[in-house]
Amino acid sequence: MFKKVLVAEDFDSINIAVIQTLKELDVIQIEHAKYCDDALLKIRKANLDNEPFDLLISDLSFVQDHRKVTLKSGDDLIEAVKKEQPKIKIIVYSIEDKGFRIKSLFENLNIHAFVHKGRKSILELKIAITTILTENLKYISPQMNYVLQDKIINEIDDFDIELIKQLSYGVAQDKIEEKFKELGITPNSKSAIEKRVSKLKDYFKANNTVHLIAIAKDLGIA
Amino acid sequence: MFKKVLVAEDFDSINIAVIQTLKELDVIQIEHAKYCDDALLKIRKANLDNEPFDLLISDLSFVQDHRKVTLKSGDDLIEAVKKEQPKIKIIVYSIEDKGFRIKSLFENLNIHAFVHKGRKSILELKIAITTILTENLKYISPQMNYVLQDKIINEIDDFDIELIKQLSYGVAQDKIEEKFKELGITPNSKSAIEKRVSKLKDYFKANNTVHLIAIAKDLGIA
DNA sequence: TTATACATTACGGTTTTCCGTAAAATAACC
DNA sequence: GGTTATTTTACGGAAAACCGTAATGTATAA
Repeated sequence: MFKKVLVAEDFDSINIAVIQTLKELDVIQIEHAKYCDDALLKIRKANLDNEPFDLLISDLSFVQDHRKVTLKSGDDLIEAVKKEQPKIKIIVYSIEDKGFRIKSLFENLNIHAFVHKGRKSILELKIAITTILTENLKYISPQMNYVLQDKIINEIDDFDIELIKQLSYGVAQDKIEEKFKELGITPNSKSAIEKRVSKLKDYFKANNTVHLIAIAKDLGIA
Repeated sequence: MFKKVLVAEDFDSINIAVIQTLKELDVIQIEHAKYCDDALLKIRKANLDNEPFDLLISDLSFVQDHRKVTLKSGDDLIEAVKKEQPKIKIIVYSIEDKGFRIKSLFENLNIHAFVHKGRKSILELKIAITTILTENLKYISPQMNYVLQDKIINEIDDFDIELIKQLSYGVAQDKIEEKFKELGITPNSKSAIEKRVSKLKDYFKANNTVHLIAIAKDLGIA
C-alpha cells in the first residue's frame, strides 16, 4: 500500500471522507491541503526531508476566496507537482464530467487515475488506489470510460475551441477575422470563420449561433 | 438538539462527513438517502410510525443515473416534503452559488438555512443547525448573504428568464413571438422581444446576443 | 372625463449573419 | 513537373437580428 499520501481538496466535507478512506486502507501518513499552493509546498517540503509522497489525490476545481493564489486549479497543481516529482502517482477525484477535459488529463498531464465523484465514488477511489499500485496500470471511473474513445472530442480542434471562445465573448465574426490575424491563427478569412461556425452548428445540431454557444457552455468548451 | 435527522445527498463522500458531524452534535437518530425519492419515502414512513424527522439536510442537485426517479432535485424533494410535513426544519447544503436560485429557496420554498459547500462549510453547517433550533431564526452562509439584497436578482423577472431560455434553445426571435403567444406569455410582439433582448444586453454589458447567452449560462440563468 | 405616463406593438432602414458558389492557394500524389 | 484533392479565400444575395421612431393601447390620477 502507499505509505504517504497527500489529499488536495477544498471542500472540508469531502476531505474528511477521503482521509477516512485512506485510513481504512492502512495508509500510514496522510496529509491534506485546501489550497493548491499549500499542496505544492507540502510536496516540496517532503522532498527536501527525503520523505516524499507516494501519491497525490487531487480535486480539479478550487473555489477562489480572499486568499491570493498562484495555482488556481488541480490542473495547475498537477503540472507543478510533476516538475518537482515526476514519478509521483496521481489520482484526480473530481466532479468533472466533460470528456474533453478528462481526456486531456490522461494525455497531457499523464495522471494515473480519474475517479468521478458520485454515489459510489468512495468505493471507486479504493479500487483506483489499489489498481495504480501496480506499475503502469491506470484507472478511470466506469461511467467515464467512453471519453477515451469518444469521437466528438477528437473531431474538435484548437481552432474550433478558440472560435467558440471568441463567439462567447461577443466578438462579431468580422472582428474575429481581425483577431485571428493578430494572433496568427489560420485560417482567418471571414468566409473560413463562417464555414467553421456552420460546421460546428451541424455537428452539435444547433439551430443558430446562439444555440451553439449555449450547447458549448453546457459541454464546458467555452 | 434535533433528535431525528435525515440527510439527502447523493455523493457518498459528503454523506460520510455530514453524518459524522451530526454525531458530534449528539443527534441520536441519523438516516440518509442518496436519491430524493428514497428521502421522501423515509419522511413518509417516519410520519406513519409517529416518529417524524425534526430536520432535513438536503443537497440541491442529484446526478441522474440508471434509476428512474420522480423527484429530480432537492427543490423537488423539499416541495414534496413540505406537503407531507409542513413544519419540518430544512437546511440546504449545496454548492449552488447563483443568487437567483438561493433567493428563491428562501422565498418560495421557505427553507430555514442555506449552507454553501466550501472550505469551512462543516463548521457553518454546525452553526446553521444550532441557529435554526431557535424558532424563526434563519441562517445563510456569510459569503452568500449578499444575495438577499442583490439588485440584479430583483430586476430580472420571469419573462426575462423565459426569454433567455428560449434563446439558449436556439429559437429565433420570430419564433419566440409565436411561442409566447402559444404559452400565453405577454408581451409577445417581435418588437417587445427585441426590446427586452436589447435591455438584457445593456444590463449584462453584452456585445451581442451570443455574448448575452454565454453570460447567462455562466450565471446559471439559462 | 381628460391628461399623463408607461407599456406594448408596428414599421422601416441598417447591420450582421447566413449560405451557396466560385476562384485562388496549398497540399498530396503520381 | 503536372494532376488531383483539399483547404482557404472571395463574393453576393437572402435571412435574421438590430435599432430608432412612431403609433397604439392601458393604467393611473387629477
